[in-house]
Amino acid sequence: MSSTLLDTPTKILQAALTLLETPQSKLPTMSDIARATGVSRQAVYLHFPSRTELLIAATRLQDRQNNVDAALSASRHAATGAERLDAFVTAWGNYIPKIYGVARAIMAASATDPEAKVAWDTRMADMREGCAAAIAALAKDGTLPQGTDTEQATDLLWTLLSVRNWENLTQGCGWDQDCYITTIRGLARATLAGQPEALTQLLACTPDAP
Amino acid sequence: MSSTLLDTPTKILQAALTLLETPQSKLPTMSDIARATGVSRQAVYLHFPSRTELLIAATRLQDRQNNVDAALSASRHAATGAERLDAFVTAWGNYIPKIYGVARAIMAASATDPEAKVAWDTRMADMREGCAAAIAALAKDGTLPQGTDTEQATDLLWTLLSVRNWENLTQGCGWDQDCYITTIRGLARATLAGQPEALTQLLACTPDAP
DNA sequence: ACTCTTACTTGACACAGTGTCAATTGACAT
DNA sequence: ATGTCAATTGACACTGTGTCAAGTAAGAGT
Repeated sequence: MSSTLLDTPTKILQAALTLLETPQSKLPTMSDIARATGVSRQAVYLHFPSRTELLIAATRLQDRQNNVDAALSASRHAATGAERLDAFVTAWGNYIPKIYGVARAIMAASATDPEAKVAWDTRMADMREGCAAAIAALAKDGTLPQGTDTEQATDLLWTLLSVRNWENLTQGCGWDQDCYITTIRGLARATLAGQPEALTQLLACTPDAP
Repeated sequence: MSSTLLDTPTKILQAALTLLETPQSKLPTMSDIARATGVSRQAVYLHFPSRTELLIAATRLQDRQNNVDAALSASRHAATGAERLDAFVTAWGNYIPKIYGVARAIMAASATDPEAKVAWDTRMADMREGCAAAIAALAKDGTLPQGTDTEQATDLLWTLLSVRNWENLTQGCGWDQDCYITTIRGLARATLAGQPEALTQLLACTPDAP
């Protein structure tokens, strides 16, 4: 849609997002992004001091476009802890595919660039707050299993919901997105919301059903 | 120990392993490895065609030194499926910290180097066989939850036991190794071996206890 | 002693990718 | 007409990988 209406920084970010979201592709270089935007490589540096800062700006734009906060805050209005857990797992689990392209690039950059690592860790720390809130709600209801430490429960939920686990199951094992959601939600319910009955039929997805 | 007894390739791999196992360190370059070995950079290329091949050779040496097969095959002699699951989770979970340094480097290389990705995927596929065997034993005992698909159960166990989850919990959240083992084992037992009672006290580690 | 081989060294180079710098162009505003 | 701002071009430094060629040093075989 009429790209002339956008200022150059936004055009650059938009082009970067498009490249990043292309599946299976190599991670784009600054030259790639410049070419895709239709500007010179130096023009990119004119607006973003480094590749990492560009990636970070891209995630911010993406979050704005996807209205993350709205999606994730829906879980805040749940009546019970269990419902809140369900809502949070569903919301976040369905948000991952939207950010995966950029997440992949930032995770890769994190291995060598400390600045990227900080950005990614911060993002994940934000997500962890949602986990902590869900666990707190469960604790208030008294539905956490006997003797559960809320910090550890938060760590576990947070780990369960990691982008790498989503990647492993959907990209690596070929799981259907719905199957992923159902399974992780059931797993969380069973282990953290004291609903062991959630285990039945937990691993019986039939993604190719008509 | 008298490094003159070792041939150069082994000295190089040994030096690489030492660098890789140094915590928190930057990923070593070919120059770093050469310097640590006490040879020229070109000497390294004389024995290993690429950084990735060197890393792969390093894992092979490490596996030999740690006697992986012996450690992991212990679970084969378990009487019940549940015991086998327990043994496998424990063995693999305790093996991860030993390989983490090298794993970290190979995972990082996988992001850009297809050859490294193949090597890592193969390694993980090997581990998956252990998961599949444990799940098969549970299926034979009939202790898997109702309607569980064994493929999916294997995927889940495999994901649960991923190096990234270990990294997240022990390196990211600061979990004690024993706490990690206990928790993941309990989680696996509860969700895959039909032992929901394993959830009680699951998240109640006290790593700093006297 | 002589040469042959092998392992290793030195130093140069190509290549990709990031990030910087300087000089120039073009458009638009005043 | 001038100044300003965005963007362009082209050069360069730096890091890291991987290649190439010529030289050296030591041990083995005859």
